Amino acid sequence: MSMADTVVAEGGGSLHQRILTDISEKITSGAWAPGHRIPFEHELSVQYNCSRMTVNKALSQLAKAGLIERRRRSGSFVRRPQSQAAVLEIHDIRIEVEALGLPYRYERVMRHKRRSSAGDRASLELGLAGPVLALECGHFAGERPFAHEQRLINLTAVPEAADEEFLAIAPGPWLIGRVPWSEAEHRIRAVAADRHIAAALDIEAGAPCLVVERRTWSAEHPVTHVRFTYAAESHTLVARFRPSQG
Amino acid sequence: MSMADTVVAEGGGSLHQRILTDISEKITSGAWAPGHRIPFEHELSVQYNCSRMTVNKALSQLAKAGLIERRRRSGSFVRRPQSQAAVLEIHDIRIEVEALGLPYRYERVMRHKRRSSAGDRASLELGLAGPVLALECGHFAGERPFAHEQRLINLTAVPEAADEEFLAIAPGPWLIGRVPWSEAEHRIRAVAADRHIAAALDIEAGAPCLVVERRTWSAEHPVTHVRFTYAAESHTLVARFRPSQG
DNA sequence: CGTTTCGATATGTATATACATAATCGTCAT
DNA sequence: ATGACGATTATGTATATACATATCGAAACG
Repeated sequence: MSMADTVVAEGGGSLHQRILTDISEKITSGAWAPGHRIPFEHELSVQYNCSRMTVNKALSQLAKAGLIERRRRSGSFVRRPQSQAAVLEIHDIRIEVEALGLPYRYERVMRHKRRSSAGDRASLELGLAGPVLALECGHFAGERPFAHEQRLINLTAVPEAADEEFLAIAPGPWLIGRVPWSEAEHRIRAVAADRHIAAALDIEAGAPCLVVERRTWSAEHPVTHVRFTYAAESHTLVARFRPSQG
Repeated sequence: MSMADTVVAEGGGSLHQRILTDISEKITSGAWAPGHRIPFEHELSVQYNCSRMTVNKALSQLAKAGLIERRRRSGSFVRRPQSQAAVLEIHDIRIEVEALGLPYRYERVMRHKRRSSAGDRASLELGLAGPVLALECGHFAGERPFAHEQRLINLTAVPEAADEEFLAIAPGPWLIGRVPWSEAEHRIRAVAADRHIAAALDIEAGAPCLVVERRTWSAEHPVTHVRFTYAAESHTLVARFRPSQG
């Protein structure tokens, strides 16, 4: 069985998809090392018995995914794995808790509407003064505190939030779907619990905690800033990733 | 000026790119809410004065990026923001340190070649027994310890590592480029420093630390398991992201 | 009234073609 | 040698076309 025969053997999806996964595998398996010149579009179109356009579409996608680099007149080359970018999935806390098989409970601890202080504006990266809603909430797994939430909502961007008490629904799920976000930033770090957090999470002051802060923008306007604090034992963030997907 | 005129007004890149960013913006800005039916390929091809193929290429990409959902006969619809996936960039420690304007220093603390213990096999998710290389290294920013590295390398997957002392080069940079990885997993959590880590990082035992663990596979074979421990003050992980990029 | 069939429609995939653009190579004149 | 220049080549982008496929809706039928 010749090389060409192997390649053109029957496969599941579309041709375009097959070319994509074939080459993707060659690269991630190491068969084609970084720097290796992959066959020209013309050669591949002969190998796969299809038109150059089909090959082009597949290679363009691989280039966009960052697996290969294309140079006019020279050909396409396997890129060396450059920035290690991981896809970090941050789920809804309710779903996290329920995935552990524990009953989830939500509790609003504090709700305060006020004109933004200088600190608020720094948190939200807000230019002008304006009303904000400050919230503090507890998330429980069974009897135990799971996470403590401290949130600021920019009422200029989300005026409807002023009328919501957040007694029955947590601000996270409330905001999702209501406010289209265009950008977000996470900061993840370890801190020692201060007395306030220690009391909320029922741990000792000074105990290590994982803090996840998220700022969200919608079309250039800051929407919300939230800080989740987890007791060290209760939580691990997991990020699984591949250099690219076919 | 008619709608069509506005849309076809001169723009930077290719038409295909313009269609992509136009629609992407409409969605992320909220102008087209989740569930909204975007114009048919045919309508867009008239609006942008181009062929259906060009529109199709753009829409296919948006669908692949997860911004829209396409249904035969019915049209294409804006998807609601589903999983919050953040791109977490994990840089080389040297680069992180130098970005702070501090001199970087690397030090190998321990190097030990051995048959894998049960614990090693658990760390690497290794099925069979085989030789591993255990390393411990310090990364310094100026005079201060910045991160402590504890690493296992699967010598079955990377036999060349057995001959490397890792005195001058850190295992991370050494492995990158030499071993094509196909998959990796990060675990991020907060811990209290034990005495060993406390001594290495020059902090007090029990002080909070950020731990980033990474496991890497290459074509189904475990390659390495590494644990970086940072003193809480010294490090924050940042992940910035958008729902999708044009 | 319910079911089946069939046509219309929108997307999915692939083709041949055309011209633009960038980079490299060889040739020729200096 | 060296530099200018044009030919060649591979990719980049767009077009018109064709047929496949899924699905909605309406008409035909038992």
